[in-house]
Amino acid sequence: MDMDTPERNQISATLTKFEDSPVFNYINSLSPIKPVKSVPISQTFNSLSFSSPPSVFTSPHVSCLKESRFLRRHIPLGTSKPKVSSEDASKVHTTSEETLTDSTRHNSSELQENTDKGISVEDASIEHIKFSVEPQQTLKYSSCGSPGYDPPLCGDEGNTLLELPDEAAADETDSSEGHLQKMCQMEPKSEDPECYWDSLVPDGPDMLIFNSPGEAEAFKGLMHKPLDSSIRLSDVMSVLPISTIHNGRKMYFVDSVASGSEHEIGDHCFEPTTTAMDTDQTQDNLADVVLVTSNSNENANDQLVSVTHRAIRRRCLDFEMANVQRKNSEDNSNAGSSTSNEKQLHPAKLNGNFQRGILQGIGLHLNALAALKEYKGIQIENLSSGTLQISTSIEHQHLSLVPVSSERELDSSDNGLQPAEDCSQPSVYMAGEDFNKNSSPRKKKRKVETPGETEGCKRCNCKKSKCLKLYCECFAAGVYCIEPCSCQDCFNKPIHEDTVLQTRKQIESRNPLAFAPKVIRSSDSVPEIGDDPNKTPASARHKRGCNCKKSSCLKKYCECYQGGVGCSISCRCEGCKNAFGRKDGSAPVGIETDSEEIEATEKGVAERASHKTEIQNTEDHPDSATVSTPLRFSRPLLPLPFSSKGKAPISFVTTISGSALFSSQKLGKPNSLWSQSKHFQTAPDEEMADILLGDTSPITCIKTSSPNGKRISSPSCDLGSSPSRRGGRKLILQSIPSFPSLTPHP
DNA sequence: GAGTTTGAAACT
DNA sequence: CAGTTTCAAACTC
Repeated sequence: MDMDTPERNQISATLTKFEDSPVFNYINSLSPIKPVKSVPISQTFNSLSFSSPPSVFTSPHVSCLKESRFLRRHIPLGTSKPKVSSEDASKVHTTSEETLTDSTRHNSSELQENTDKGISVEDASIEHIKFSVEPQQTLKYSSCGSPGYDPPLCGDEGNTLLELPDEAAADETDSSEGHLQKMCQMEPKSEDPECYWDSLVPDGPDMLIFNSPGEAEAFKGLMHKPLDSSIRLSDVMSVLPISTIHNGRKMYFVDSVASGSEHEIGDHCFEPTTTAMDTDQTQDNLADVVLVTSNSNENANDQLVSVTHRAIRRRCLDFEMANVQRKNSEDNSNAGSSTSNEKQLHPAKLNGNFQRGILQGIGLHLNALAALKEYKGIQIENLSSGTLQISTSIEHQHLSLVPVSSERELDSSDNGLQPAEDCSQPSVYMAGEDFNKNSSPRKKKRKVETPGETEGCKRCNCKKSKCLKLYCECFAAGVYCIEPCSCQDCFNKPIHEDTVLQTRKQIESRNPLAFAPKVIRSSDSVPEIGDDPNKTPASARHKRGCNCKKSSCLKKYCECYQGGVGCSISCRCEGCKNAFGRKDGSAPVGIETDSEEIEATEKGVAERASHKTEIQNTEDHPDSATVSTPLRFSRPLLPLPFSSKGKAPISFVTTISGSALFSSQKLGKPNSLWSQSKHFQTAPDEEMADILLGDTSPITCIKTSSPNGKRISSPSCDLGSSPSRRGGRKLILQSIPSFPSLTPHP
């Protein structure tokens, strides 16, 4: 996919300029932040979003420039503050995870895969740091995401990252969380990323740059020191860059950390790393880096490499290892690989597994989402509303997630797609099960959890459609049928991937939005519950409207009702009594005066109301577990928490969808199986467009989700980019996730 | 669990 | 585009 976005290019260009500029060093420090700031959205970020913005900035392609920046930075920094201890490394990994995740998100998908798969570190001694992205991210997000914080600040990942080092220097003892919070707080203080950098740079650069071997050693010593996560991060950041230089591969870590724009750096670095599989490549990468970083000194680079190389490298390795370990822990098979050289690991695992995962297919997008959730953790779920932040965060996580996918690939043998329908969170996880199976313990946990949760999930019962038509909920949701399904002659299985894809293409050719969510829901929708429970948010409507004749739109036969949305003008229903909103605009049931209606709906009203509240809560309150579940994405129709299946009402979170897309991209271009994003963007459904446009209510989700147009533009978030437009973004996001386009195979 | 109802999806 | 058929979920008993 095209990760590159115009924004990126701009950023890269700016970066290059900076490099050239006399203020070169200064710029270097600033540059990372700048990209972030450049993104207007960053400010808009609510508590949660920060990670995404950076990712946006960091485009894989851009990475080259960024790398150069980093190198320069590091070089000038010369002073090394070896703070990170081995223990710290682990901690760092947590903090680093965030950075990594961000950096990885974009291009790093491969890297992540590698890491996830358990890329072996060159240094056998390398400590394995677990990538527990979730916790850290959650911390960051939570802290930043907290309402109290200025969204903008939080939004700037780069800033946060930068800040971290400073604080770390200030308080090593402080807990990582504390640092995060502090950072969040601090960010608000200094709006200018540059300022942060300035403050940070000194520490970071010092830390990072090890001009002399002695410094490197010193660094090692630091490594041993117990540092706070925050500190560690900073250290790591600094370290990583160096290591990357040496290894070539590790560059990305540094970049991501150092530069606010994780993506750019990350991309670059990652590519090398992934490609780095071969030593030659790595060297080339290194050379490139050197060139980029500082025209002046390859030697300097070499020195840095040689000096810092050891310590730094370990850090980098640690990160990778951490990922690897995770995988390994889960999958013993990988253990060997972990020890093996990176080269070996990358190529084989990445290519084989990754592709494989992609191939697996349809379910991938779902799985990816699930994985994202897992990584991002609860936050995402909480975010449910689908604010950009979340989405972005998800994307960022995506990188991390990618590994998950890879994991899945590793394990994968099975898989199937789980019914997207299940939209309920559990279902989401289930979707991720494939990934999860192989994935880290967390994933497993969730998976384990999901089953019970997912039970509510739908399982198709197709008998004649072979699960290759939209009649099949699983198929419609873009997921493979799984055991729970009672379908007969099912072709919606990984084994028949080709058939599934072809069929999907066919259907998509007929109706590009066939796999798009049927219900478009905007988080901004008017507060149904609080303000007027009876009203359904105008923003949330069924894509095409229902055509109910006998159900009065009071039963799940009605897709509008099923989706927890009111009927709209587009509906051709008769005798509409939709509790969520009538076609004619009359007040929902509660308002209804008609005794009959009341009677009929009476039963469901209470539930509906509760459902609505739930829905709103989910949307409005990210915290709600139900909020953003992959399932939702997958499933066009949002299952309301209705009695029958107990499906949670589906509120599509743009973020999710975006994430899904993103994940799919990362997972593999290959995976284009679901190249929905293109479809949506290129051929948005008229109805959808209308709906979106129609939404008067501002889409909070979108806003939040896409703090910055840039972000959106970010490669990972191509979808998101469009989102900048109110209507467009929501649609895009939602649509994307829900229906992975089969077309993919580009 | 079987049978009925319902409306979307698919087909003509 | 409209009408009909097919289909599987939703619902009822």
